[in-house]
Amino acid sequence: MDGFVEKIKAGLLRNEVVTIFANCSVVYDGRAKSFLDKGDRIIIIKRDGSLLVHQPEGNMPVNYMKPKSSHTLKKENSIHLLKSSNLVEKEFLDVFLHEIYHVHSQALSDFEKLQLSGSEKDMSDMIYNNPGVIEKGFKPLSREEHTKYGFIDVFGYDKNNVLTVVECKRYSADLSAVTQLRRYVEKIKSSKGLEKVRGILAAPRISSNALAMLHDFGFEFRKVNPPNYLERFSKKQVSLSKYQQNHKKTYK
Amino acid sequence: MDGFVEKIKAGLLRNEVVTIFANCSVVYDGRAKSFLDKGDRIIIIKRDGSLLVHQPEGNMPVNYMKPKSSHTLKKENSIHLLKSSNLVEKEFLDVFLHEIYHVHSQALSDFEKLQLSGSEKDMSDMIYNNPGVIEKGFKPLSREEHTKYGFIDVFGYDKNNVLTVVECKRYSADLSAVTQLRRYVEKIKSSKGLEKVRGILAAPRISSNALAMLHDFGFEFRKVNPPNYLERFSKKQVSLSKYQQNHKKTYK
DNA sequence: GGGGAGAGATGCCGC
DNA sequence: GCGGCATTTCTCCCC
Repeated sequence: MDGFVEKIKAGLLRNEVVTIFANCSVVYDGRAKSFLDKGDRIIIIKRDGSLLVHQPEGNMPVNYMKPKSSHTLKKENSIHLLKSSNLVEKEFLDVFLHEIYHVHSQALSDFEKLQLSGSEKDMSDMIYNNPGVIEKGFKPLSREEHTKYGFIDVFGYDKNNVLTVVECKRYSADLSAVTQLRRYVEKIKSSKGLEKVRGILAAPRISSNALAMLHDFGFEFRKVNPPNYLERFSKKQVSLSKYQQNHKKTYK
Repeated sequence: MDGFVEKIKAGLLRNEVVTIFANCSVVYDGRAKSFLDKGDRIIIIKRDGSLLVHQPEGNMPVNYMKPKSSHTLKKENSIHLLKSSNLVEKEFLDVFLHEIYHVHSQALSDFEKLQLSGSEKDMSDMIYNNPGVIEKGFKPLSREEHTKYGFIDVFGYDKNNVLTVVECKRYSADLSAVTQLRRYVEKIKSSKGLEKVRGILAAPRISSNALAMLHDFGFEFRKVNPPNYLERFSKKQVSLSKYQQNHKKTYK
């Protein structure tokens, strides 16, 4: 037990990444408060000060501290206590280490960033390049003008030169997507003093309630899929090197 | 290397929690696509099938697979490849293990659930019990009636018997909180055929734009803090056992 | 640092 | 399963 504790202390001192398998209980106090009773968990402390407590099941950490937290180990009433605090964020976490099963600490070297495709941004880019997916004769305005009016995904003129706001959702559009579109349309109407501005919601699908509300406001829905969505199912899987090649071409 | 691979395989077979320190690259294909070039990372595979890839810095996993994924190890072109797939979600992740530094696998036992206080639910509960924080003479309706009209946090009658909708936010209220409140007020108005329904946004603070829009719609803001918020700063820190006692009283 | 909006959001609860 | 919504949301970008 004490050997493990020394190993953790040494890892923290050397600013390595530390993983701990332990039976512990956890108290958190910050934006909210929480308590987690005794159980076996994995604790990860990263070199930027972030800390994660993971239960043996579940995607998300059960408790965590943000980067730039500091961590100290002390013994309190014969219990080893890992105290974590972030004074800037006013957040505190105490891990009571009732039993330590395993500790590994190591310096890790990683300079890579994730390259991702298929986001909503890619979707609005696709619409700019293929305005026909919205409707025939739709002419998007340039990106520079677009930014003047705020965070609107795509906007432009329809074939009758009516100003049109397009809001994209990469997944199913919901009520809040409709009210978001409504906000943009009202903003454009008042800022440009226009009577008629069209609102279009572009998404692969829309909930029935959202569709009803959309129609109430006189807006329209366009079924549009985000680009590269589940491409694996539409063509043969590429090898790693090919994937890298393709990807770097896309993300130069 | 091969010894580590056998250790991973054995851990997966025994349905333990497996942690791997390795130099790897990662390809993801599912709702979106991603690629992460070579670097040192920690990989965690949990017994429910969830998988996390953590870089040495940052709060969030750089790649992940949801619970109920399955994982296999194979050798492809002399590279050890951890293949992870979730056929139901149509998601796929490949981890190319270029070098393995450390593997630990262990059965973990944890039956506890996080007990949390200070959520928005606690905030609306607090308002139900202390309606005076909204205003003098505010009378919340019973929880049963409330559910009939959907997901409204709190609603009731003001001292003049005008129906009032209260939307709570545990942190700073933004534009979408205002449009959410607007949606509820309009819903109640039309479903009950009422001319006047009041809308109140209760939060510790509100952004300036949100406040402007709130006033445009004739709604009001009430500064309300979520209960127990940063209680550590208002009273002496309690011991672990005391914390448990207090907490179990609250969350029996 | 605040504000606004997306996220491979996730997770919870309801129907 | 979908729908609606909170989250110790987190993260990014822009002002």
